[in-house]
Amino acid sequence: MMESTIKMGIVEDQILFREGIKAILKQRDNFDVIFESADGFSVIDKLEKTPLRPDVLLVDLSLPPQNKKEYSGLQLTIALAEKFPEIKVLVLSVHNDENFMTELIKNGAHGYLVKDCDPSEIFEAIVAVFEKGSYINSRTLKALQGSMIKKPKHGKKLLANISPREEEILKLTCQQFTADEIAEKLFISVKTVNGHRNNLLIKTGSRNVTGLVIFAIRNNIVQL
Amino acid sequence: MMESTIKMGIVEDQILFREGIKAILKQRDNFDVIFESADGFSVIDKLEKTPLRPDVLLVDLSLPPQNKKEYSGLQLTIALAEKFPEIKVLVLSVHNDENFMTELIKNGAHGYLVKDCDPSEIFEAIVAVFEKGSYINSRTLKALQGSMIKKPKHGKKLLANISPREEEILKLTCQQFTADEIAEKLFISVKTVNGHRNNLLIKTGSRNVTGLVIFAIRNNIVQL
DNA sequence: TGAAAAACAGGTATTTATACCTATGCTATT
DNA sequence: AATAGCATAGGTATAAATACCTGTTTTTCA
Repeated sequence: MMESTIKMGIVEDQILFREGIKAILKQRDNFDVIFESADGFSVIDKLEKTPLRPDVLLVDLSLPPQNKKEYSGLQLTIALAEKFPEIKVLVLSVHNDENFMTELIKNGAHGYLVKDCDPSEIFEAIVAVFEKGSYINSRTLKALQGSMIKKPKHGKKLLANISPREEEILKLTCQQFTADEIAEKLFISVKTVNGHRNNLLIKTGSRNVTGLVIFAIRNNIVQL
Repeated sequence: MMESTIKMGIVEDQILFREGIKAILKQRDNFDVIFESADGFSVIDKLEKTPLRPDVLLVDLSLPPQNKKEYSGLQLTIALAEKFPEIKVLVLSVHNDENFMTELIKNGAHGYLVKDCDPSEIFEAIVAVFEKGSYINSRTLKALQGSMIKKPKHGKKLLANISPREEEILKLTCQQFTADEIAEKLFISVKTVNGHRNNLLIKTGSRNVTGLVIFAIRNNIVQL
């Protein structure tokens, strides 16, 4: 198996971890880090401006979802799959959450790794993604299988633990009601509605209602 | 990466192919064929009676489904996953059918290979399945992703005469960009963006962006 | 060639949404 | 008994979206 040099990109907001990864990759001479970024939005911009694009992009999933001005790792994955399908996306995450994995794979990620994996697995995963187009380990496969099997018809209950009340408000939001109107409908304060909305934004990693609507549709909380 | 000897099993009704596989595996001394069978039912029987079980079981998917007294490859996979979950099932098939793959993976197969793959890939797949618990190549992953993503059926655009520019702005809006950001991206004024948005609201009969997003999804202007 | 539509830009004003706080009563779990 | 999550409600800000206006320029097309 020949291993030509793989052009790497790293998307990671924590500079320490980013430099750490770079250092690790530099130990082997068949990895060349030619691209790096600290946040999701600049990734797309930078990629559009450069002719030299990475073969494999390591993306930190934990790109801050609490900061709504940023892409979440999932959103970035979606954007990358659409705009730069030739770039292989390998997601790094601290989450061991089934739903995160499956959402990512569904939306175009080529591989998934938890951050506490064996270092050698990173090399392995990068090479696999580069040469074969994908890397799925058994843990991820199990998640995929699980998510596919429990999909009987109308059953939802996937992704992010939305509380019943939050779901209720999400539904009404998707019906184009304003916070005021929702408050009136539910006999609660506008403040409370806004509180729930803010929680929803954080939980779903959205920047605004647009993201909430898409989330709701993806998760069958509202029908099309 | 250490490679201890892997105990192999082969389930294949065509004796010629079975012997062929055995011969290939014998070329490498880290594969030890300790189990073989020509049909599905006897596999379960034999496995129940022996204490020496294979680590990896190569299963030919084309096990005859016309004979109702036989397991099909799929049924066998299901039975194996239930009774012997510790045995890794690597499916070999002539079919390149998405649905076959996904059904198998859903039901517990640890890997999928088409028979005309490169011989070296068989070794690779066996080792991967044994050591990491799974083997999915890019072709299979694509099938999995394809089967999981709910795709809209109607390809044509109906409803409302949205201008190209409006559609552009609608797309970006759905990607959670604010009017400011869209203006910056398109090198136009925020006023213009808002003008387009207002036109969109009127044309689509929406009250706010929520309605725009739903319209965009319904009309395939954006993908889910 | 003349009318219509599209893209563009600007204004003023109000309404909504979002960010970031605190805080309390309730319930389930450990 | 302490912890955690939820639903509730409040405050103070700013950012963004929406509602109506006015225009100019270019393109498209009947």
